[in-house]
Amino acid sequence: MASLPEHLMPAAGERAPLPREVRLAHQRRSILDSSIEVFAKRGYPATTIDHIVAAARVAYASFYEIFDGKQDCFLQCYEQVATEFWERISSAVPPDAPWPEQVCAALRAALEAIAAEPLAARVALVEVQTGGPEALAGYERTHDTIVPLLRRGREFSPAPDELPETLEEATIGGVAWLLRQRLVSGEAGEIEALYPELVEIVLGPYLGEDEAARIAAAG
Amino acid sequence: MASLPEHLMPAAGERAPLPREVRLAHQRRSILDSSIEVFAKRGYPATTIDHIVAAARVAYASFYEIFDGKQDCFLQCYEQVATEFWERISSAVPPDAPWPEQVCAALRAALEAIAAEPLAARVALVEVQTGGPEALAGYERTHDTIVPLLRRGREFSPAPDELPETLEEATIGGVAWLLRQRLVSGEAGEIEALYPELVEIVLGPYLGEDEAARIAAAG
Amino acid sequence: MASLPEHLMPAAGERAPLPREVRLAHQRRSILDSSIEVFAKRGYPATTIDHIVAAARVAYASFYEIFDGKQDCFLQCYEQVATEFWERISSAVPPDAPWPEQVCAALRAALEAIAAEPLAARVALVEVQTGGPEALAGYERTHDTIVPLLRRGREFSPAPDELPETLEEATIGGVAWLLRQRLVSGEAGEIEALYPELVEIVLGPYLGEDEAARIAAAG
Amino acid sequence: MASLPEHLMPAAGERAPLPREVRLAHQRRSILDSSIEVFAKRGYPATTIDHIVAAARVAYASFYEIFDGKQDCFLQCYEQVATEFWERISSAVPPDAPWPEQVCAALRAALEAIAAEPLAARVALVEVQTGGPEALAGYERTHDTIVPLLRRGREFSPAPDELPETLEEATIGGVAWLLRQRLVSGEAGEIEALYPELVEIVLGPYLGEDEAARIAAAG
DNA sequence: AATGAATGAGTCTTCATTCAT
DNA sequence: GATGAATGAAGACTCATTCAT
Repeated sequence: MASLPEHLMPAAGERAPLPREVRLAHQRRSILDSSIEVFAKRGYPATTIDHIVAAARVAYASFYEIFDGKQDCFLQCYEQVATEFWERISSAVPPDAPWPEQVCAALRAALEAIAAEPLAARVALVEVQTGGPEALAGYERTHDTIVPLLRRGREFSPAPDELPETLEEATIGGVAWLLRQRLVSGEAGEIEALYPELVEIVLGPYLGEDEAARIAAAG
Repeated sequence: MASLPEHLMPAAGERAPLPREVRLAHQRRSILDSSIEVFAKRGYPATTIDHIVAAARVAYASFYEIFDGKQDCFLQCYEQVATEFWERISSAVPPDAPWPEQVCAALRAALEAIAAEPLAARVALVEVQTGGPEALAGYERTHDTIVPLLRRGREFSPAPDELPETLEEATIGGVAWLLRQRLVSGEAGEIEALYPELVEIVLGPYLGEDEAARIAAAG
Repeated sequence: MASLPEHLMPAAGERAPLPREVRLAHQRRSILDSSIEVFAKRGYPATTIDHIVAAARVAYASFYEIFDGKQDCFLQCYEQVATEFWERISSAVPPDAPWPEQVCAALRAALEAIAAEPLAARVALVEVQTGGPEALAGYERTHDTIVPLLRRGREFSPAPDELPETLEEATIGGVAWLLRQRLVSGEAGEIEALYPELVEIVLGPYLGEDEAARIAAAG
Repeated sequence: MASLPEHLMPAAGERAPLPREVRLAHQRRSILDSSIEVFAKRGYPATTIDHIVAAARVAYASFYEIFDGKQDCFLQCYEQVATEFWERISSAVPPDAPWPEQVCAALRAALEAIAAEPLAARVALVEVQTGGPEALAGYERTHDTIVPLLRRGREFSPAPDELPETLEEATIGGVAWLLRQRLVSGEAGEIEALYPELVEIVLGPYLGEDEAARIAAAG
């Protein structure tokens, strides 16, 4: 058996990670990718382990070696999608830009991500509602992570104290609802058209409707 | 089949309603009332027909005579709760009052209704998410019914055209999310405290945050 | 429909027990009877619920309505067999006869019962060993019940204090082993021939081998 | 296949054993030792091949190269333990001593062996009951091996013909039961205290209770 | 017309065994 | 020769629905 050309061989000390770990991680990703699709297409309740292992082309035992069961698999799907989207959006936000610009960038990136991966988005926004209390808890954690980021907008408000305490929660809930609707009704393709709407909805309470509308139009 | 002796027959004008129809309607209500409680406490997926017929103290056949199955029963539960809440709220809204007052009255009535019947509210706001696509469709229809009522607020806005097209959808989604959270986390008792928040959130975009805050504080 | 002749009708106050209870009790017995046969023929580990419900001609749900699972069913089989044998043997023992005669009667009755129902005996003596720790605990309880009865023989011993403390345990274990052997090797038919042997083995330590042999021969 | 250079070849008479055989024999012992522990701790039914290969740190293929499956492995465990105990006991028995002394020595050695290796003892006395018919057959063969040794005690009986034919079987069954009980209830540590009891139980029928008690007390 | 017992298909999960690397 | 991943058959258990009484 021919060995690799020397410059492609792993450098000494860069020893290969334990193959078992690698395989499991690889397989895990592979099953998650299939599962996301299956969950998105069939819905969480209608999905069976059969569907998952068939789609992932793995044996039952392999599935249960990695996941505790359907629920666990779904939770990991959610975490995977949430993390992926989060990173995608984070890296699109210019860290030193003023807050309104950051919001715009984040919204645009989010819409692009959803349009690019509507199935994953469906898991994160639609099916997560049916994935049981734990999935819902994960979903809430995601909301909670966004609240303080949005709250920074209060600095721009002429009267921050007049803003309702739960404004950010409500805003996130409202935006999520709009996105969900579009995903459920299969209008994922047109979802990017929501961009100016969302900018106005998110910025409006802080900057005033006028300013928000101007920024939305500019974007 | 022998008819009843004449002196036992219902007097004319007092005519017996079609017994079958009456019985079914009566039983339907009874089962719905029990089911709402069961669905609220166990969650839609964990509820079985056994649970329902046991709680309603009816026979399986009676259940299937009235409902097509679990899903159908849940849909009718949702419709029942939605209608009841809707009527309760409608009757609390003074028809000739100015729109902002109507909104306040509606919100107050809604919060009261939720506090009074947290189980029913849970069906309408939480479990409906897990009741399958048809339940969700019903939920969306409810949203769609509220949209035009809210939209009337645009008359009060200094620049109605600057408001985003989907503002009302987002507002309803946001408010619904807030309510859901409180119901899920078992804070149903404190839900009426949300009143000023909700007034601000709903009226803010139309009347401006100042005016909204003033009205909220007044209520 | 003709009613029963009056003298056969249940007296008032002697109201029929709840039919549900009756049905379950009846079904339970029916399933137990089938299960005993299945367990005896296939052995506990090789028996599946399928085998049981097929043999009992009941549905899965009926089985699980009555039993918690295979283990529970087996335990109840054991209890049933043990009780039945116990009653059979008890009723064969003359309560006022001297102890050695009682032992003889009990042994004879036990052998007759085993010969009459070798399958049940197999459950009680053979399969119980493989039915898990709880089954074994039940088996031990049966042993413990017999110990004090046997211990009464010490009154007849010339030197009761010289007898080893665990003599009775050992005797019961030894007799059980002999019976098990015959059952396992399919010599259940010839099992009654063990009678004089067992009498000698049980009575020997208390009455002396001579006397024991004489009584055994007399029986 | 090239042979080794002459100076590396094993000297004549010192011939290298077939390497394959050696490896297999070695591995076999290693797996057996691990398995005995696993079977003892988990019980036969709850033990899986996974447990065995994990404990033995061998590959599945290696396991199946040596054993036909779980049952076969268990049988060989039993044989191994039985042989080991047998040899241990045999070597403790003075070949020229009178029979009662030999019995005492054997009993003492057996109890010591059990106390020293309670896990192995558990396989031989407890788990063997749940290892299927073949395991039980092996267990019976062990009993049958002991019977004639015990039978020699009849020479010491004043009336050998009065002793029941199956006395030895019953005695062995009784002693085995006592030992099993102590092992199952985790009293393996106190098992050596059974010594005088067992001496009396075994010798009593042949030498009379008096003499047996005296010998037991002397030991 | 009401009851609730019976059905049996479908799901999750486990494990002994094989086989590709 | 060794490894351990993949297979897939089989079992326990649940539950929506039907049907006999």
